[in-house]
Amino acid sequence: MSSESSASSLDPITRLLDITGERWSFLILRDLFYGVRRFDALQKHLGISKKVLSQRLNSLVEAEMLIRVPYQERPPRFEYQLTAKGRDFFPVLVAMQSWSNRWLFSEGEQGALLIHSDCGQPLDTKLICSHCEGSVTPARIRPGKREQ
Amino acid sequence: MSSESSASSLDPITRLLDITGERWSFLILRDLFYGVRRFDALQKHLGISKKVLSQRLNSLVEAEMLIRVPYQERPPRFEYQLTAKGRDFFPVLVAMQSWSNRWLFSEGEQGALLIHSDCGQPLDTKLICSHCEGSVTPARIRPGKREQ
DNA sequence: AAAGTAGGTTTCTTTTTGCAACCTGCTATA
DNA sequence: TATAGCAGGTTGCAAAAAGAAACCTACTTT
Repeated sequence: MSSESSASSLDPITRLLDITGERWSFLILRDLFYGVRRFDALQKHLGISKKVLSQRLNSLVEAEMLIRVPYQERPPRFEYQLTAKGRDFFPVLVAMQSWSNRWLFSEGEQGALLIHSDCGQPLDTKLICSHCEGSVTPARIRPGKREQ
Repeated sequence: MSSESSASSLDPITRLLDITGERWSFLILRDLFYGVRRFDALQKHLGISKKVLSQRLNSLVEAEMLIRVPYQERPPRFEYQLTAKGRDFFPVLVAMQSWSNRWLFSEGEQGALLIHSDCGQPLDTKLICSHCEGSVTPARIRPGKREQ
């Protein structure tokens, strides 16, 4: 149904949202990072309807974020694994989680679920330029217009 | 309408998506970072219906991501500005854009709209731990369970 | 033979969208 | 003074998407 994933828009964020733009897609990807890989487990953990879960998984597979892999043959059973493309989505989810922990939780409540193993601290992140390692803030960014 | 924004879920990403989980919210925030601030301009630039734009702006204002500020008095006209909370959302959008540029555009097509002023390169980012500055990848993260 | 399990699909009802038309307060024009 | 125009919305209605629940399939266990 959802029409061939239009490579139409030239805006990167629009194009991303064509793939993961539905709320559930983010949560499915998050669960996969947490290690939840099976249909049944995802459905129970997320509280999503089977229909929508099925649709989202299929579209994520179509988008090559996930692959459907058999984990046993008799009876045939499958799990969903992240592809390289899917794994590289991790920073987006982490950036979301960092922002959320900073702004949406009161002290004493912190929903910090992740620990950075290198330093043992609850995960809080910042973004740096992969070319110069400098910090990336709105003020240090300018549009790189095409022609219009 | 949309029921009091439940501070219900303990999961940070769920909580974030309660605020910005609708596709349009991301695009509105992106446009605000690009400097598009007025109802009319947003509506035309995004191609969104006025009703939905109005709903999304109101909920973003309610969530304190935006404030509605008069820019002239006669006739009364308003624009939407990012709050500190809203501006801090920037890394999420940038992480999205970086991922999209890496995976969703072919060579020769690159939709890179942003330049990092410090080094003059098209924006590509990576995430580091704000405590130890080490890189953050799924393998270096472990769950920091609460009790359950 | 009956029940259970994983992984879905189908059907139906309720919510959300998106489009178009309308409203308001004010300004500029004829 | 009337008329049109513009920014910033709201209202009403039809179409699309989501959610709940029942059903299906292929095996396994009791």
